[in-house]
Amino acid sequence: MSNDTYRRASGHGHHGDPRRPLTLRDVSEASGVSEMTVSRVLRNRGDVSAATRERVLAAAKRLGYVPNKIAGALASSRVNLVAVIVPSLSNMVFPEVVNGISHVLEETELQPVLGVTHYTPEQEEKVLYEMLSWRPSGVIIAGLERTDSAQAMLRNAGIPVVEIMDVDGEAIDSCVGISHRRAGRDMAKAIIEAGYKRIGVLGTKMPQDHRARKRLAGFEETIREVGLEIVDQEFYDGTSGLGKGREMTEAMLTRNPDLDFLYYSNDMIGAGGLLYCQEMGYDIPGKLGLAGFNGIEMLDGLPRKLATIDSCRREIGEAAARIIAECASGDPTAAGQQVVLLPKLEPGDTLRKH
Amino acid sequence: MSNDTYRRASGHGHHGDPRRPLTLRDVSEASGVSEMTVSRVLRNRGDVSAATRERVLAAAKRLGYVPNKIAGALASSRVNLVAVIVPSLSNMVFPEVVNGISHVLEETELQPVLGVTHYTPEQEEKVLYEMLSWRPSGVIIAGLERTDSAQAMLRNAGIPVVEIMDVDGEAIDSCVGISHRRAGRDMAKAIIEAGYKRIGVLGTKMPQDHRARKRLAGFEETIREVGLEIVDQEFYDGTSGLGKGREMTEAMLTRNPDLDFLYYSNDMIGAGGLLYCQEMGYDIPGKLGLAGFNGIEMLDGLPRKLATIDSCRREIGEAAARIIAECASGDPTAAGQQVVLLPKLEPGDTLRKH
DNA sequence: ATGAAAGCGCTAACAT
DNA sequence: ATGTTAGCGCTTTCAT
Repeated sequence: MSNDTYRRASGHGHHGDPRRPLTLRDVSEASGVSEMTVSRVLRNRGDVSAATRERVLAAAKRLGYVPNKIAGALASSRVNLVAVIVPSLSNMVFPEVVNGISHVLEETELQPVLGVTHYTPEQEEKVLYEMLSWRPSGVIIAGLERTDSAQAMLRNAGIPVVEIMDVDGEAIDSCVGISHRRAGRDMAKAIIEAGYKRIGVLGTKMPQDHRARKRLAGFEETIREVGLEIVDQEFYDGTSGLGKGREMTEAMLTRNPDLDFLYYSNDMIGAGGLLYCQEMGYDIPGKLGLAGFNGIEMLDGLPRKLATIDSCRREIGEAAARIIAECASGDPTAAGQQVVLLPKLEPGDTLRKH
Repeated sequence: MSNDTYRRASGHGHHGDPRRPLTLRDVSEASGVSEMTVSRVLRNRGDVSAATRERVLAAAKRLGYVPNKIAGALASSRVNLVAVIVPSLSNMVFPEVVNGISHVLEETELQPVLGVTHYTPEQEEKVLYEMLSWRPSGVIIAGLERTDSAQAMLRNAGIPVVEIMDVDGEAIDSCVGISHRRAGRDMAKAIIEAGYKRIGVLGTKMPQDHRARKRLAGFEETIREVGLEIVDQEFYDGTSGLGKGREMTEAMLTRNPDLDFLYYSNDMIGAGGLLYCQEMGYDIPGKLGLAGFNGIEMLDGLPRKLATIDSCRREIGEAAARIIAECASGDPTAAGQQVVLLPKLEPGDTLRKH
């Protein structure tokens, strides 16, 4: 802890008396009704007379009773939790997915529980194990690539699994996402059609970011088909920020002053590159084109709108949550869906019309 | 769902055979050892011979056994979950707090569980109730303002509670954060010292964003002390983005062309404003100064560095998690701490030196 | 070093 | 409409 810190003396030293948490029995005694009836009232199950219901609710409220879901879940073997496993919260993409999920699940009894893997298979395996041990009603997990062990856990869990973001590969159960390979191809096509020829690529170094890798593969494949190739590449570690985009762009344009297009692996570094190029007086999109990926709404408002492809983050979250919710509500046709979203390319102002 | 979508036929229709999940008993039978011993092996508790341990581990692995924490938690009344309750994931601030928390808890047995309140007291109450019903080992919750009922729940939960982000008010138990009132005052002082006189304020409309409100209160109070006042204000709904910052800035500068300082409630809209002002050819920071709040690292790389105050998000998360971890490890002195972080003002390039 | 028995707090299933 | 009984799958405690 920095020395820019001080601690006030402890206020009163205790937090809540060390008395045991209240149980159904306490409410039962306080209301003069059997535990079973109390349980029914609290869950709105079965027939309970209005009078009893009132008494029970009053007692529960007065005591400040909070049910113990652990006991409830064990007894009923029903857990209203949905495990949501994502690689990171540090960029804009996964929070939006999570928002989509929350939004849909809020209409149901289900509750999302978040796990973060930091893009490492080991951490993913650990988080998955941890979450499955709480016997959730479903799993929503980013990506299709994982360790055999993680794969086995998901298969054996006996619950609906939705793999999200990516559809280029084999899903265990359900799958919702876009084809990143195709996103790469689409952007390449647009760039080629616009007549750009000397293309540089700027992206993440993370070997575990399979979606970025697939986009790049699709991109490269497509420009090769027309006899072009990637003139230069630049990769980075760490979090994407405007500064990173600037630095990388400067480095690349210094090495290769004759590039006429820069393809970024995400909008954030693309935005940094755009700001840099504008300051340096590049003619955009005339002499130099730029494109990113994701369609980050927050960045609408740059001097020029960056060409990008929307990654449909919120929709993916919503569709995935809907599948889990359908499965949980007993719909047998809900499992095993493969939902492929087709994202739109947004040319913005950094990709010239041909 | 949009029609930009298609569904592939279901792959195989089932997800994991409908066989019941494995129990300790299964491992016990498979390894020829009592359930009790299996339990001991799996938890590394008590003395077990190396030979038995091997056999048990082998059997557990072969079967793909995943322990049932629900049963375990009920039996032991120990739950390794920490409830983390934040208003939103849509801006950059809370994800960073969550990262700080995760980072610290990863060194322990504890696991964060996230709840989102969308800045509404009702949702906060609901999420809190839901999470407390899982009997977590602690609660980390943003802000100091909440309904009486939520307050009561926290007091009665009998677990450590850390209220984060804000220290201007009474904490229930522990508290980690910065004084937003003071952040407002500090920025006001800097602006005054730099000689700016005609100040406009741009911020969020959310009445539930108590921290923004407190910053503004501190700010206004301070400029009044020197006989100045806020010349104009502009508020917005919805998510902060560059575009919002631009629009608001344009509106305000059109209404009040003679403003010489714009104080934004966060860096994102501040960045949008900065981009707008630069395009319009304002002399920054000479004739017009700008400042935001948060110290969002991702935005380093703007044409000019925006003046801001770091909100110590990651540090807050880390300190809060440390308190919970200490309490959980039985340290009786850990509870009731009040940790006040003192954030630094970063003048950047949008606040002139006097 | 290993096992047997008794519950954790609730709910399903069956009374009444 | 309400009560009774028997577990849910583990861990605690006490034997051996």
